[in-house]
Amino acid sequence: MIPDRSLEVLRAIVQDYIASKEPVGSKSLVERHSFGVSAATIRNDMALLEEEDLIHAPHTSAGRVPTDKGYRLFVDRLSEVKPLNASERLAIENFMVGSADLDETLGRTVRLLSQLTNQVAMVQYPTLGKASVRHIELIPAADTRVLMVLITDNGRIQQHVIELGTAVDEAFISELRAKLNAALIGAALTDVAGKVKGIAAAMKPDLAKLANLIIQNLLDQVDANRQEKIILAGTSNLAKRKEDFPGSISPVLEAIEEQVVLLKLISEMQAEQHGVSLRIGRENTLEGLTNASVVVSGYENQGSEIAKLGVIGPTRMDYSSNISAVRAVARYLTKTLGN
Amino acid sequence: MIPDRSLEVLRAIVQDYIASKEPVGSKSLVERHSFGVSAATIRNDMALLEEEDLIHAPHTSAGRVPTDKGYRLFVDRLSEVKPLNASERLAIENFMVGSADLDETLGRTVRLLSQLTNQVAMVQYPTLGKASVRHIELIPAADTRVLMVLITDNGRIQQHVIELGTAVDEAFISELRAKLNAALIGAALTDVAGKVKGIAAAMKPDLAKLANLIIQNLLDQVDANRQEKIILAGTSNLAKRKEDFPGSISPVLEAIEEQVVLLKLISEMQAEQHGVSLRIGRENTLEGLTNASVVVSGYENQGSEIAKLGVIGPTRMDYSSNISAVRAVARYLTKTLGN
DNA sequence: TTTAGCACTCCAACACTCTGAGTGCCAATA
DNA sequence: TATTGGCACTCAGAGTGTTGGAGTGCTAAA
Repeated sequence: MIPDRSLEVLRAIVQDYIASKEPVGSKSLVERHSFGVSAATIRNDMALLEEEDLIHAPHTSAGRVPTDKGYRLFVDRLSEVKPLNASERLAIENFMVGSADLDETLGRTVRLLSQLTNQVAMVQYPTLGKASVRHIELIPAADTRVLMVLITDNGRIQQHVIELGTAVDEAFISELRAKLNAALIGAALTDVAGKVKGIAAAMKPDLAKLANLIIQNLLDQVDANRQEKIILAGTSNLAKRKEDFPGSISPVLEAIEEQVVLLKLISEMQAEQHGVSLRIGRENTLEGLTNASVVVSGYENQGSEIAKLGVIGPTRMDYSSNISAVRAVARYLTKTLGN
Repeated sequence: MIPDRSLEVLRAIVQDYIASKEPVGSKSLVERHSFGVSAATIRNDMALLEEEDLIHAPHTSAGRVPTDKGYRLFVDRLSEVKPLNASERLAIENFMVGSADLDETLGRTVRLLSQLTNQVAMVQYPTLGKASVRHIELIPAADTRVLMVLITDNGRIQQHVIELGTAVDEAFISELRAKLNAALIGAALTDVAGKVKGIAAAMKPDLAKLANLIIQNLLDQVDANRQEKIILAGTSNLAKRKEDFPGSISPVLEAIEEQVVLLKLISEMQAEQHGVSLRIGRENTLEGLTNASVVVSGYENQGSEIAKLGVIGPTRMDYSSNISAVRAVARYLTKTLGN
């Protein structure tokens, strides 16, 4: 395998490159780190690292730059997670106080994360996955419309307007609301479909039709846990780091504008070590993100993961800091949701 | 005043500059347009325009570029609104079909607008301004929480979770709901504060306290018509046009990320001719947008303007096309909301 | 008022050189 | 065998000249 000192050299290269944004050469390396060997020896190590495709020289007489593979080895084996400093902790504590509802909490979270990391931050709204029904409300809205509100025990509220096509009968709506709630409160979302089957059948034909319409809508709503939502913040950080993105930042901007694409990406990412999942450069199958890295962590409610959050930045990012920031914010959000 | 031919020259300069992105000189001007005079004459006209601060030479021996003032004169007096072509009309028609609720309609609208113009598009959610209450719903959500839903007759639905700090009494909630609805349905939002005054006072002291809490929340909700919402699309178009923004695009990205700032900006913009309002370059008091232009139009429901939509792009944009696109989309949205 | 002509300006592109940081290789060394 | 100093070599980038062309302002004549 690769000898220890060579790995140390890789670590030094990654750290120096992240700090200086310049390809790093053997001489400056021995100056800044105390390896106890000469530049020539370092050069031998670098030749080895290059053979392993862990570093790469932009041109013949230039210093070296880590490859995606090099970054990967770095985060997997060489980097320690940097603990947050006091001011960062304080920022987290302060940012969260006094946010009442889910929208606001997540809104604050995403801004916090982007401030902490100086990257693009994203927070996914809780999925309905393992949640259960807390309450269903039907509200006559206009002459022929009903507003349905679905509240789940993870705090998510979904609403949808249903067009009935006929005048709303308030008594009927009340009855249906009562029946739905009786059947569904406490039921897992995955069980909703089974539990509503009988409801419409037990009604008079003309009402059954309406009831079916509404129930179908409810099922759509439940089923729409795929059609999830992500909020972003700090997009302007991309432009500030545009020299870190070879080519242009617009493919990145395009990619993150497509919610569907983003959701697919983070749903594929499963927590690795430290509870954090990483995609580095070309590990992203996504076209636009081949020069970007994604750091993601799940956050929980009632003991199970309900959604994810993370940051997106250039492959040349400070992985240690970003990983710890993402992890800390995820934990903090979990804690906040617990109340 | 400025003679007619000079104005024609200005128009030609603006058009050529938008098309070519190069400073335009006297010679190429006479080649591409049939002024019937020589380049030397055009040069005299250009000298005049420069004196009036309508055009400007980046350096001594370069062509001319319109100033903000030049663009302003162009849009105010020289440009005709370009009618949409067939495919653009079709795009509008197709894009809108089958969108049921407000969220989806506005979501589609903003994407449509950004596609049509290749700029950053924005759509403001309807303000509560002239709207009136259609329905108020109170739903016990968790042990100590109540979800309040406020539905207004312009289709907007606002929801908020209220933490009561004590166990929810369902009967009390029902009573309060009934009272609120009795007092408020049909009332203009501006009158809500006045109409709820007596409600809490007529209750038993311990309940009055809770009622007050909820009512205060309702008032916040109503009052929060300042705390409005804007959705954006096509941010990546900025990066594609980054050479049009001297310096960097990040101040622009920052500016549009700040909802509050954007809302303030568009609320200041009052419709001028064609029902469209423009801010060109430094006319934007906003720091980050001095190299950008903003095109905004209001859209209506039930005969009165309820919110605005528009695009943001470089000062060197195709004003004719963008103005007509913004106008057309605003009209179409007005029409859609009418149903 | 318009025009042709002319001298002038200046950017952009290109070619060229130079320098310094960095490399690979090799023979000597511990 | 691993390490080292030395050396020749490479190359991007910064700096310098040179040139061409597009564009200008001015002037005198039509």
